[in-house]
Amino acid sequence: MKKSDIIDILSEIAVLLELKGENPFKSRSYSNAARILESAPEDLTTLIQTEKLDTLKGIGESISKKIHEFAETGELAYYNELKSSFPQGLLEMLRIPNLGPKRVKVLFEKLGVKSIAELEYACHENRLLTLPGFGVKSQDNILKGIDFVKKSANQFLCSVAAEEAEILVAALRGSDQVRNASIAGSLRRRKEIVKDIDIVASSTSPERVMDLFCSHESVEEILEKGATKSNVRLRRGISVDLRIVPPESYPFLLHHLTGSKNHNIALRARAQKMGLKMSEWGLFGTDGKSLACADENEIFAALGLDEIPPELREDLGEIEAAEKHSLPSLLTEDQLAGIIHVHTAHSDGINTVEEMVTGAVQMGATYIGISDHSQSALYAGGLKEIALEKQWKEIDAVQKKLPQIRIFKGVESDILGDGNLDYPERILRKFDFIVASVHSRFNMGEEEMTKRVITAIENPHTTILGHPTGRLLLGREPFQINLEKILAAAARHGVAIELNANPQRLDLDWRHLKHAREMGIPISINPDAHSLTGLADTRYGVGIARKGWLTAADVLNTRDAGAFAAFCEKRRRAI
DNA sequence: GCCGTTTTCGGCCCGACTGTTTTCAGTCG
Repeated sequence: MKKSDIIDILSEIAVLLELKGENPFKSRSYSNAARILESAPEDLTTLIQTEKLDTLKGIGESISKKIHEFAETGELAYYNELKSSFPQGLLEMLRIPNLGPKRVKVLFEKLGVKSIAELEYACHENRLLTLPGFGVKSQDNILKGIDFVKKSANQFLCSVAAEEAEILVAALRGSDQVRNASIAGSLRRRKEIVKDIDIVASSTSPERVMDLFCSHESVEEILEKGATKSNVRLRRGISVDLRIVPPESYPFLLHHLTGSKNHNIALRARAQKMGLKMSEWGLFGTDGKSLACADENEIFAALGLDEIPPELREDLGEIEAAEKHSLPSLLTEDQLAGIIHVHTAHSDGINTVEEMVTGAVQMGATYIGISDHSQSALYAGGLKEIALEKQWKEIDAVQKKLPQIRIFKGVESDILGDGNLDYPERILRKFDFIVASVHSRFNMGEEEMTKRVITAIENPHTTILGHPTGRLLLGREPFQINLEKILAAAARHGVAIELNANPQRLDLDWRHLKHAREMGIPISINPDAHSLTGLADTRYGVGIARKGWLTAADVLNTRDAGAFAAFCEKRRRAI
């Protein structure tokens, strides 16, 4: 049984309970349990066999029992029963903005509306107007919302959102009415996928700033506009919230809107126990006066905590660590020394070796690892032996011309169906390093795929396992693989695991990084660049690495060129 | 449904905005 299946079921139960009108805290328990399970590194079988499941905070007797039932039978009676009491379409209807469980319930019970299509029809017949709490505007907004759901999946890559958000923040900072402005929300927490953009600002004349913001050229539609909060939709379809408070409240607002929701809940509960009340306006004592805090650091200090970096604020152990002064010193972009996994025009890249190496020099790298595709990768112009020799000659010439950077000759070798690498032994030994990746036969079963990749890890020529799950965010599901076994094999054989920094991949997922780190597996943050601009994707990889609690010491390419070479050599001595 | 250095029962974060309302419910983050 797959852990992701029970995670989906628990999340869905949470929604169904809301629809049913159950105690909201009960619903929260289920979504919490799903989130906690998602962040646990072990697979379902291990969690149950080692009895670790019952030690997880937030999973109690009742939910634990349900997980056991699902693991043993592949079914969950409670879920089946709950699910069958509502038409499937109701869950879809919840994707419409500003339409929540309460109103969906009314629509279902009073009008018999069971799906988005039926809802649209009911709107056109003005049937919503007869319902209590609904009026002309609600009906219009629901129609607009349906249109929005139809047009977009309502999810965006962090790179797309970051691009838009940075433009807006720069515009705000450029105004003399604005004291502070920053990205907040899940984008600041460096989530790989975001639903919207949150921006916070401080000003003494918020109305003027709101006008400036709402009239920005990237704004397509104003959905909400108040004195301290506005919500707009951009031309690219992303929704943006802007909140503005006076300067003295700014750090509280920034913290509040950075979230996550669960982090805020936990922190406010902590404040409450200390006799304080926390909101976006301040941290208030019993006398109703706010404690002055100049920045987020002072807010955490007031709560007896070390400063928690935004990336860690998921209520996944960061508050406990901050209390015990054991937060990691997170990796920063300037700590990366080398850029590994770079494609050139020899295979499917668009820039020459020299152009890519020059780009790496300009980014301040002290070494670069060129790795074009291997011979079986026909779709990507993979290199046969003759083409390799041509490429090596060219690399030698570029190396002479640019002595300030060390160039490693590598390859991104396909992992063949049987787990072998894509060249004979005599060629494999000529590479400085090898990134081994799965690029074909994605639909293997979990057992076969796991075996295939472990075979590749066992190969002493493999330096780094590339994009370990093959997922494409918002595009393609990861292939079936037992990551726990893969990580164990990597740890056993001293193979590094890639954190592919391409914003469509960000693979290995951050939820597994903390575990990999604990197992002592070096993580290599690689741009997988196919063009000069792709080199800069490392920034997204660093964001995810930080989210996964990684420090410089956990990352392979923070080491200098000599240490990187030694790592590759040590691996090969296993032959 | 979960949890406990106030508690094994009774709590569970807090506020903005909208649309429908004459004071508030629903939704969102």
